[in-house]
Amino acid sequence: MNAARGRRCTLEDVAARAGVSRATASRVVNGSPRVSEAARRAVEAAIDELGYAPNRAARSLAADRSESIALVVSEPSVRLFADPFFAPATLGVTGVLEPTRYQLVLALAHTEAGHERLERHLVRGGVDGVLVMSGRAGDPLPRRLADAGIPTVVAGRPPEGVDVGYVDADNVGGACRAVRHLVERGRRRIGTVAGPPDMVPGVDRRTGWEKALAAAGRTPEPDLVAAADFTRSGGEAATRRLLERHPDLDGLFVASDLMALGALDALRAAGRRVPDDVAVVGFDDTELARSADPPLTTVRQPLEQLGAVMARLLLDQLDRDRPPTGVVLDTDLVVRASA
Amino acid sequence: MNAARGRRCTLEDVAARAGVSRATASRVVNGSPRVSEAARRAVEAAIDELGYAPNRAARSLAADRSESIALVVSEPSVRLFADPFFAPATLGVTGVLEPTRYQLVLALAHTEAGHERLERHLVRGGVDGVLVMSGRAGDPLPRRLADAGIPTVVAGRPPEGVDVGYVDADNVGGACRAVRHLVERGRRRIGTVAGPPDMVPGVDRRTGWEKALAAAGRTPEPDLVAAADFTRSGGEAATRRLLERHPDLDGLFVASDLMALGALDALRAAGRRVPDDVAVVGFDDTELARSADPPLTTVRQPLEQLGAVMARLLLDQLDRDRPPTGVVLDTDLVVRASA
DNA sequence: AGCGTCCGTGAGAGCGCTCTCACGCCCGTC
DNA sequence: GACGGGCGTGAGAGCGCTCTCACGGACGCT
Repeated sequence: MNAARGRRCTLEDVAARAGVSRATASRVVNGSPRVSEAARRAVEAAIDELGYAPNRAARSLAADRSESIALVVSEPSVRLFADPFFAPATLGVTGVLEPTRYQLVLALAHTEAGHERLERHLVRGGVDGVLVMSGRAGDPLPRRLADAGIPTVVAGRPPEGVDVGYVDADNVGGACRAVRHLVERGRRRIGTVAGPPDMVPGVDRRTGWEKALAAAGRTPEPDLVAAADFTRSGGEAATRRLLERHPDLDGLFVASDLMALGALDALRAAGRRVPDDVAVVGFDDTELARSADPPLTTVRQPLEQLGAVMARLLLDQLDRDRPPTGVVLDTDLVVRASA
Repeated sequence: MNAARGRRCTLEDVAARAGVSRATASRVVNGSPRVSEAARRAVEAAIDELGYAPNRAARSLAADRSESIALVVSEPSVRLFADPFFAPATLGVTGVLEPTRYQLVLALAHTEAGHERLERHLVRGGVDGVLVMSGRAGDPLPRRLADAGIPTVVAGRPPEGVDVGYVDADNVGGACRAVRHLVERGRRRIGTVAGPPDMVPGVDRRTGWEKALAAAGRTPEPDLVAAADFTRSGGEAATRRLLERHPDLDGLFVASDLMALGALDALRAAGRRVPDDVAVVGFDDTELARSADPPLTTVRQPLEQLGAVMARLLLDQLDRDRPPTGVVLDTDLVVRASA
């Protein structure tokens, strides 16, 4: 197989052609400052002529670093990978990583066994750094990575007391803004379709709902909350429950666009007009929101930027050994017809 | 950094503990049949006790293979990565790869420079195999990879005469089926919003439209075709043009759901009812189709399966050195309200 | 009994690179 | 003019693994 690709040229070849030692050639390749101008030029010329590119494996082995970064999507989020969340965030990540020497290894753990193997691989130094996308609140991975001393950045808030970098969208603030919008629109009875209680963004958005109501001098009654699982049918069922408990519901904050679509289904089925009878605000601002009927007022989170910032924070840890830090990104309210 | 992670145990350690040589330990790890039962058991026990996992870099270097597979999304599709196409397909790929020793390296080329660097890396043997997702008809990458002898599987049809594996959805058949549906619904004047002429799926879907019309004894007139760029606004504009040219249009096949959404916009703006005045069929069956108004009749392609089959075909080349082959997956017509 | 064969095993040579050391060389300094 | 101190350089020792090769013992054959 190797023969078919022709003999690959090595640092040794480059060095020979440039008339220097392998060590010097290596220095040039790695941008060391302790090389004379002449040597540098000679080596660079040789590299060009030979079409040299370093052998990743050899480099990793010698330097004890893999030059790769894992993008981990842990269970049970894998099924949600098709979620409009991941693609833009991944785009942000790859955009930042492209000009660096790091390659991105996609690690979606589909099975329990796979998850274990993955964790072992990560902790044993299979990668230089890890980006974790996982909505699960109790995910032990960030802590394990932190304990193993592996630079890590998570999307969302990390578990309390775990020293990893993180980038979060301002879920609380965004939800708060959404609910304030409903209040300002004169809505009196504002419920929320929340996410599962074990997923951080879901919890945060619910918290935002509570804060906004409290700020408006109202009581966020627990039975104005119906939890669902971030699916469309889940959103529909939750909305139905809410409607039963509170026939006078006139405002609804739904923790995701997809669930909001379900809410619209339920509302339509119940004969309520949107936004006249019930005003609805979603979260995410996916393409779905624009095409919904009526088009959904929703909270936009800057997903691509989120991915990009994650990558940048990780690079800070990796290449400049900065300590892990956290960043919270602003969200925007996008007002359309539903509220 | 390494110290913080503790000393990693090596094959040597395992061998010592098991009381065998490194060579034998290696044989066990790699499942060679030429090992005695006793030795195998001893080594396996040692591996467990020590928590050994092989060092990827060392293995790659020694064996001259990287144990990694690249998932390449080449320009100009990167922007479309957020497209509902990629996530499910990627899921299919990772699902198949998870239990293997291969890791998936995500290579999205954002820039021209990045694209070049990537190609160099791939061709120089940075990966064992490549999965190419690129709708671009003229993409030179598959041919270059084939020439370099690197096992490759592309999504969609490869360029003529390039010997790589491929997995395609039956775009022609699906489109044909969609248009036949319109014919069966009694539509007389059936136009199509096609994709860009340089993207294979777009071309194939147009071909399907032509075939279906021809089969129904009609002439697929070129001015019943309006090309767009797979965006919503593009679909809207194309539909508007079609409507101008053919006010009597009563059937419309749109080459993607997202464009179909734009078509619905244009139709609504022109005061046409769907499906009464104009029946519309989309392609892809994304979540968008379900939530459209009216819900879109559309052609479903098995995206996750597509990814899975791609991965499987590549593994066939890699591990069983089978020659590259192609597979075409069936598509389904999903009938909803729009046609 | 003698021979060949096979099979499990170990020794050891790399794979291509990084990085530590030590060695000259050319300064500046006293 | 002798000396210390950079600074650019090269030699060489690994990094952890795979894989070839050669070896000894167990067996089957004549």
